[in-house]
Parts: sequence; C-alpha cells; structure tokens
Amino acid sequence: MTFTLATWNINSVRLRAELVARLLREEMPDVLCLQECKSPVELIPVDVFKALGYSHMIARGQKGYNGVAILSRLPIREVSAFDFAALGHARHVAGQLDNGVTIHNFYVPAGGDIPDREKNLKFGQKLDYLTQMRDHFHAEKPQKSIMVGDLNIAPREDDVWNHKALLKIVSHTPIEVEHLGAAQDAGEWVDITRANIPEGRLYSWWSYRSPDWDAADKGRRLDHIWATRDIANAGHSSRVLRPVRAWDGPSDHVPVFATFDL
Amino acid sequence: MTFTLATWNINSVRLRAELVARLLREEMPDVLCLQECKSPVELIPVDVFKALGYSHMIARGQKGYNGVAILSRLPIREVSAFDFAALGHARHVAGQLDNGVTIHNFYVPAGGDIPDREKNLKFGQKLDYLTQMRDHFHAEKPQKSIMVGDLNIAPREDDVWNHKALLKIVSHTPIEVEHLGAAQDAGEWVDITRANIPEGRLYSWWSYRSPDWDAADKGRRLDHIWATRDIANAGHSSRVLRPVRAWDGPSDHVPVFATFDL
DNA sequence: GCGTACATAG
DNA sequence: CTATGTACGC
Repeated sequence: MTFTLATWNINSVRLRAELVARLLREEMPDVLCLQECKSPVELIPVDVFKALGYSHMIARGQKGYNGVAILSRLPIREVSAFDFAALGHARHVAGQLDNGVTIHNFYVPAGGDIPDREKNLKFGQKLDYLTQMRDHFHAEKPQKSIMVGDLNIAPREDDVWNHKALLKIVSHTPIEVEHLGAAQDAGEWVDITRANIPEGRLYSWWSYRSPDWDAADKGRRLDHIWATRDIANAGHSSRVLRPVRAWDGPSDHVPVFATFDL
Repeated sequence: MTFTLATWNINSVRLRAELVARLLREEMPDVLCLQECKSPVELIPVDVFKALGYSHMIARGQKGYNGVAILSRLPIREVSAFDFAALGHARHVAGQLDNGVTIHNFYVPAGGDIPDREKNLKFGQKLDYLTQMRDHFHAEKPQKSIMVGDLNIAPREDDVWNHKALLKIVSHTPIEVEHLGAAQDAGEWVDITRANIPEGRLYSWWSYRSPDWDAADKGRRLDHIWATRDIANAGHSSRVLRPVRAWDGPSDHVPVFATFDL
C-alpha cells in the first residue's frame, strides 16, 4: 500500500482555501498538513476540503497567528497537541490513522530577527521549543511515526542559497541547527526528503520581499518530512513542488511531498 | 454643443480605478468629478484614465481621508481649492474649461452620528462648512458655473427612503437641510437633477451595512448637480446610475449624470 | 460593511 | 512583500 503525505505552510488557510483546493485536486495526497493557518479552527473552510474527499480534519487554531491542521482522506483521530515552551500557541497537532501510523504536524517558532537569546526573547523561545521537542522524543520514542512541518530551520549547507551569508541569519545559525539535530536524534528520525534527494540545493521557501524570487533563487529549506526507521525502511520517494510558488497569490512556502510504501 | 458631466463618490480611487475606467468607457462623460479619493494626488492612477482619453486632471488629496478630483477629456485649469471651516481637508477643487464654464467639486463633511453641535464636534464643522459655502457664494455670485459633489445631505422628503424616520438622522435633519438651502440660495443654484426628475424617490447612496440594499432600498440622495441659471436655462437632462451599485466591489454611492446644451 | 492607517509578525 | 489585529471614519 502506498501512502502520500504533504506539508505546506499556507500563510492563512482562509485567504488561500482555493490554493489548498487546487493542490488537493491536482496532487491528491492522502494527507495534507498545513501550518500558519492563522484562523480559529471553527472558521477553517472545511466544506471546501470535504467536497474534494478530505472529510477528516484535526486542527489547533488561534485568532491571527500560527495554527496547524491535518486534512485527510482517511480517518484520523487526534492523539496529542503539544505546547512546547508553554507559549500558548497553536503549533502542533498529531493524529493516528487506522493503520497505526502517527502523524505529527509542527510549526516551530520563527525566532525573530536577532540570533541571541539575551537580546531577543523569541530566539530563546525557539531554542526552548526545540529542546522540549528533543526531551519529548527522548522520553517517548516514536514508532510508526511521520513528523512534518515548517521547522523554520534549514539545517544543511545546501538547504540555503548562501551558507556563509546565512550563518548569522535566524533559521541557519549553528545553534539552531544543533538544537534541531538533537530533536531529530532523540526521536531517531530519518530526514525523508534528503534521503530521497541527497544531492544539491533544495528550497521550500522564498521571501515575499523579492519579486524575482525565481531568478534570484534565494531560498531556504524550512519545511521537512521525517519518519521513524520502521517507516523509512519500507521505501519512499520525495518531491518539493517549486512551481506552486508561482501560483496566483501564493504562500511564501511550497508544499513538500513524500510517498511511502507502507 | 452638448456637455455631459458626472459626479461619483468613489470611496478610494486607487482601489476602484477599474470601476472608474469602466464608467468612463461605458458612459464617456466629458468630465467626471470624484470624491473620497482617499489618496495623495501623486498616487492617483492617472495613466488608467489617460489611456481612455481623460488626459486632464485637477485634484486635491490627502493620505487616507477625503480627496477630490476632476477628470476631463477637455482642458481644464484649476481656479480654486476652498478649505471652508479651516478643516485642513481636501474637500474642494474647482476648474474652468476653455468655454468659460467653471466646475466646482465638493465633498461636504459627513458630520458624525449625533445631530447636535454641542455634543458632536463634527456636526458643528459640517454646519460651519455649509455656512462658509453660503457666505462664499453670497460674496462671489457664481456665473456660468456647475457645482457637484457628495453634499452629504438629502434635502427633500423623497430624497430618503423614510422622511419621518430620518428627521433625526444626520444627512436629513432640518438644520442641515436649512444650511444647504442657504448655500444654494446664496449662489442662486438650480438643482439640475430634481429639475429633470421632479417626482418620486431618488437615491444615490445605499449603506454597505445592508446586504439586501436593492430590495430594502433604504437609500438617500446625497450626491448632487447644481448649475447657475445661465447654464440651467439652456436645457439639460439627468440620470442616476443605480445599476452601478451592483457592480463588483462597488462604492456605496452611484454616479449622478447631467447633460447640458451649452 | 468597507475603506484607510498603524503596529506586529513572518 | 504579505498576512493579521486594532482603531477610526463614513
């Protein structure tokens, strides 16, 4: 049995419900994980997604910020919603499919502009969030699990357009990469995207501030799909849908896909 | 020679530049007077209007409020820009055509919610504005002139959907109607719209707050075209373009037209 | 209800 | 550059 899952920071699910619908129609993943829904759960336009066969949703929302949702063609039941670093933010939801596979959907704090926890509260919160993620996955070793989301960190040199220039830019600083790596190690997570596409530059985000994002190509790989060994061993393939960045009224992130042989 | 002029409170000329273009294309008035442009003059999209043959514009603007503009297919030179009641607002501009006809474009203050100058500063300013308008036209008797705009007063019983209910509602209170009448008398202005359409209810504005504006029809005639006797005597016809209220993303006002035999 | 401005977040 | 919330004006 083949299982396709996608993750996409949608930057307002209400404003871009039609873009979500287009992706569902064109790509038909079994599960789509969204971040930055920026909407209370009850205002997410579920009818649009139901009409396309996505009759199941689990989500956490708040008014203008954050928010995560898992849309699914398969039944899914909510199994957790973490609030790492006690921020009171809607940054995680997890569900389990009938086949026993657990899916974690994360939206890691962006961390502000200054990569110094003394000068920038948000940066400290980002590191704390990752530390608690590490501690959680250390205490409860995940199995038969997939974890996806906008982790707001591009860990590898070829995950950014200019490694050297970005070493002091939040999302690519060594301390963030270290913290993310610790969380990954704690859960023994396999980076599925890079397992399938080990070579070359790969980005999932391009800033809105550059109108020539395609030509300049100053991207970063902030959106990730990880899986536990048991799942990763069975075989998988990956795609990053760069063309979606050129859709009309786009998100600054593009969807990342993975297909698993379960 | 026939001369067609229109007045329209556009409620943001930048947001509705395409609606203005549609009106110009479909109706081709010689002159279009706009109010509530809500734009500095230099940010008005003049190119859109130039491309349709409206190569002349005179305007007064400010950042987020008020703002008046006269678009013209004929050469027009600015002859005045009044600041009655010294509000520092962009509420008037006047221009003269090569044939000597002067066109005044006014946006009279709305006056707030409470029709009492003791309790509501804005209401006092509205009355003061009209008093100074009266004094001006008393001192400088207009000739060969047309004056248009959103005067924010519906003077007649059949200019509102419910005369009795609106007697205490700003825009239809007796004191406002009196003040407007005094300004009209001072300039010996002829109400061209009502000279052509003397009978029956006639509205140019329907609130955004009523989704069923058409069926409920709780309108008011706030937008006017007046002319001095010399112009009025030569013959004219009038239209109020109610269907424009149903255009996509409409203003809450519709254009009022007059055609003169000059 | 629908504009604007400004602040905040990314 | 593109979102949101808030406040204000009409």
